[in-house]
Amino acid sequence: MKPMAEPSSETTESDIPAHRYSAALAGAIEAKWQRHWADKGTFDAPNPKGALSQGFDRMADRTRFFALDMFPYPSGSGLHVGHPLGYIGTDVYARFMRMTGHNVLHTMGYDAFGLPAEQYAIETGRHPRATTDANIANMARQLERLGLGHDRRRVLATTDTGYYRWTQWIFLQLFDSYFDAAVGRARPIDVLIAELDNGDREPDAGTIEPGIAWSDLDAVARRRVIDAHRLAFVSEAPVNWCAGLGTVLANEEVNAEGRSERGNFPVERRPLRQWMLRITAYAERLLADLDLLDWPEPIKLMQRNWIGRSTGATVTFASDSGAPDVEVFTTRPDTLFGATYVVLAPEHELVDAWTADAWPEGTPDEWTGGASDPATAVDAYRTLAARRSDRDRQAESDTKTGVFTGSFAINPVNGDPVPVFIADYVLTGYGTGAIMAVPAHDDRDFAFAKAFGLGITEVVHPPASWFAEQGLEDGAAIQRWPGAFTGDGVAVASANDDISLDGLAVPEAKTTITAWLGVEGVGRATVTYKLRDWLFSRQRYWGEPFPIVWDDDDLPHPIPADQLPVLLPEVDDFTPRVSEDPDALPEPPLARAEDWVHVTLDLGDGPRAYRRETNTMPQWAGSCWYELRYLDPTNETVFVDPEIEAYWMGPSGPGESGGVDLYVGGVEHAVLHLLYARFWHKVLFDLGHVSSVEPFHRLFNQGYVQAYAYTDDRGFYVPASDVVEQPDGTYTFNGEPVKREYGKMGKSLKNSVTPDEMYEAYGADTLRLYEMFTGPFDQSRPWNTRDVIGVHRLLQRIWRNVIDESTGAVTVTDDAVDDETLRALHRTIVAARDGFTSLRFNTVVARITEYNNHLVSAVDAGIPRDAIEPMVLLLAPLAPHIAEELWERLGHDSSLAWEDFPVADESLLVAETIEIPVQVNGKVRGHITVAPDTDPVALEAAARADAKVAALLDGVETKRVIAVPGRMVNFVV
RNA sequence: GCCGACGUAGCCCAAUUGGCAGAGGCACAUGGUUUAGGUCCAUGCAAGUGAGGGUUCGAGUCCCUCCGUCGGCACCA
Repeated sequence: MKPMAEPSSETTESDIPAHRYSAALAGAIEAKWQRHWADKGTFDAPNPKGALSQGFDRMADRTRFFALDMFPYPSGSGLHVGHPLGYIGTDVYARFMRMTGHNVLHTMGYDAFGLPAEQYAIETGRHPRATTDANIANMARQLERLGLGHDRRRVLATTDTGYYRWTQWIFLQLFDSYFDAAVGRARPIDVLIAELDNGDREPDAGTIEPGIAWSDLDAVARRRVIDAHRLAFVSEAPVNWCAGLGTVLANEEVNAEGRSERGNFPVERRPLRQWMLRITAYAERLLADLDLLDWPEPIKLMQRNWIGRSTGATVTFASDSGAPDVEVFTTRPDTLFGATYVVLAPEHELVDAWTADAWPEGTPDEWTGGASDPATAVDAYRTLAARRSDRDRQAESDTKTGVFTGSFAINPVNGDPVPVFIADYVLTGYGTGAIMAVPAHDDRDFAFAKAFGLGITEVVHPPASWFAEQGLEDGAAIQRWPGAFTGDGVAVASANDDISLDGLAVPEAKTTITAWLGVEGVGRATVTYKLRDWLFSRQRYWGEPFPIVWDDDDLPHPIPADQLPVLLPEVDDFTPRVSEDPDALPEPPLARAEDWVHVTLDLGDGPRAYRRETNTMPQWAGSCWYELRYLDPTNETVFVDPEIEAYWMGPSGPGESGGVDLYVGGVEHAVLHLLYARFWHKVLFDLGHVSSVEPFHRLFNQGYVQAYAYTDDRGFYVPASDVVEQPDGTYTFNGEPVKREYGKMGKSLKNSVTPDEMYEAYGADTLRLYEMFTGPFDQSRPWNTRDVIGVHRLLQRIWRNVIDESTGAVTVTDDAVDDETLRALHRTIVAARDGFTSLRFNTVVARITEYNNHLVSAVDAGIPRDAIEPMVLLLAPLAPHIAEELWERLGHDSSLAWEDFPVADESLLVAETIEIPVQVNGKVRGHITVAPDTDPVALEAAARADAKVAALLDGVETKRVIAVPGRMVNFVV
């Protein structure tokens, strides 16, 4: 390839040297090399086999490296300069890894299903696919202009039929398997059926009516039992139903006021039949395997909190009037003697059974909700609770509400009858949906007991310090406690004829009472999780259709794998059905595609009529496995060839998780995406489809680019680019003072800066370098357009060290490199390797700048080739276009992307002499110049020989001398 | 309320992981180049590390308390 044509210098700016590294020149260089990389497939990563395997034999001595970015949603507004920060960092690292002997896989995709495209379609009538494809094209253009070293053969979008075919296939894997608790992993559903038929096992509790045997069931009933075991199953679940939008919303689409983010319509809780994925079965493994991962601790902590494992006991409370036993979950079984009432969630299945016919004698008025009988009170309360969203409940969490059922339960440790309430501070989805209330030792129970005048019994005695903090004298009576005591103390008043906890500390009391409950058959140790099953249905158009049809018995059937994908049908109207009837069920847009919904299929027992499932999958589905498809994107037979998966993601050794070598993205996906993807991956692992236990071995959270925004005196945002800073530190817009705030970059804040503006003004290499330079990769930093010029100047100076600005001639010499420069170079190589390896790219830029400044000041005419070529290689991962151009002009005929990264010569890193400080009592009092390896004895002698130090030490006793070779000497006097 | 991260020149950030607080950039100042301008060149300028206490010969770094900024969770029994 020849050097590119130089830009014309016949402009009015005739005095600017024709070959200066300007935005125009940068743009021409960048276009040239982007074309070169694309034409040559420079960043194609060879697979060990299959369609993308050409060139793999040359990778024999290389280690695989899989770098992954959290792929973007292709939004209509395009990118601002904050978006690519992570992509640039990953690219820099990937390029560095390629230059250090790795076979690097790095590509990009688009998470392209989702609500915005659908909403836009509703507003404009344009098909979501049209807008999505246009948005992807625009975003691809913006990203390509950055010079990211992606393997373009692997680029995909979740909306590609060739992709969502496999998303549907994975759903069917979930549908066709169950979690075998005995072995702790998923197995094919056929195994379960065989075991049930053979009588080798019983159906799981809750999947079959108590007292009914498998062998008693007919075929349809058996199918229902089987279906209840599947990892993908249908369940009646309360959802955020938004009548105004005609759809169910995800929690994050509901604002704090319980209204929809889009449209501001009211949202209410409503039970709906929904597809669920049994992620809760994996709670323990999702928790335990975090230990295998190289992830930031805060992210692991957030996942642990989200999974929310807690240990405690299930305790059985019998009724005093014949209602079925109710089980409660508690983490404090040690306080059982202090349980003075029981609360069921309003949705608890036993509420009706526990609701008495009439109020018992002496029921306080405030327990009845003003109703004449318990059934009326309970019904009214349940209706009220059902309408309240979770957010409503939380917002009023300090005011406890509830009603008495009219029934009493028997406390199993002391036989006391305790009143049974329903209250929405008890949640149906956690534990057993029922609690024993110990107001003395639980804040929520305390508040409820105070509101309803219930008994409060002290069973853990607080330490004196607690009483002091409450402003009470030691041992004050419980009636005067301002709140519950939830800390560690000694059990009191906790004995019956059989067992006594009195005098035991909390942990011992827990184990003692739990053991006793087990012996008595009224309780057992239990582990519960906050994690809920994953609600997987959306009443939307722009998502993956479920590969499921329903038969006349209302049983779901999978579409055979060879008939996938189930394509989205064309519909005329994406508008949700808005119903006046508050109890109307939602109608998904797909339900209106009548021809599509009603099909005749042969699923193995001859052609039959079926109805298609009309919900679609949530946006999370496509991002649960895209890293796997990158590996083998063209495979039509399997979602990823096992050998290819093992090559790129397989564990590196025993006890290793395997998975992506570096996954870069924002903390906002700390929980949901990362948890869902881990779950899918583990299912695929259990079923033998992948060799890695975890999808993402190393996770790195890049910081955000933030920006200042300014508001005028009316509170309106003004364009940030036109705000002027005044000498006194205040800011003005059109001469009027404005207020500065700091936060995200975005259109509505009028502080967006686009990559396109930066390409225009400086070029892509400058933008890349600036984003990498402004701070450590994992730290957020403000955008300051004003500062960009600094790194642009750096590139200009580097350019000028190789190229004559006026003639364009290469000016390097073949002279030997002087010793000082050589040492500086090798120190820079060490620093660059270290900075790249640790993802502290800002320090690499600083050290390259330092070295280049040295070259500028140390050399008058022509810099030795051997001083400049290694620096071009150091720069290459950060600013690849200018580096390639300089590399070529320096006489190399192939891309430096595959060159070896420079290695420092150790012998040049050791200085002949160093200057170290001499301290007296920790204060620097002088300096001595010594050889780096001078031993402590010689160091002390040299220090004492220093005139200033000697003067300070004269006549005083030195108590101690600390001499650290290569560091410092300290005299303690 | 609970959990977590972060506070170093006017601004963005370094600091061999407990060893001389300053590498790099912006801004600023002076000079040069230029008819002029600055996306040009050169030289120069700056804080004692949010506050207080502790450990240590020695603390930006480790520990405690407080303050501030940002993020996550929030009736999970």
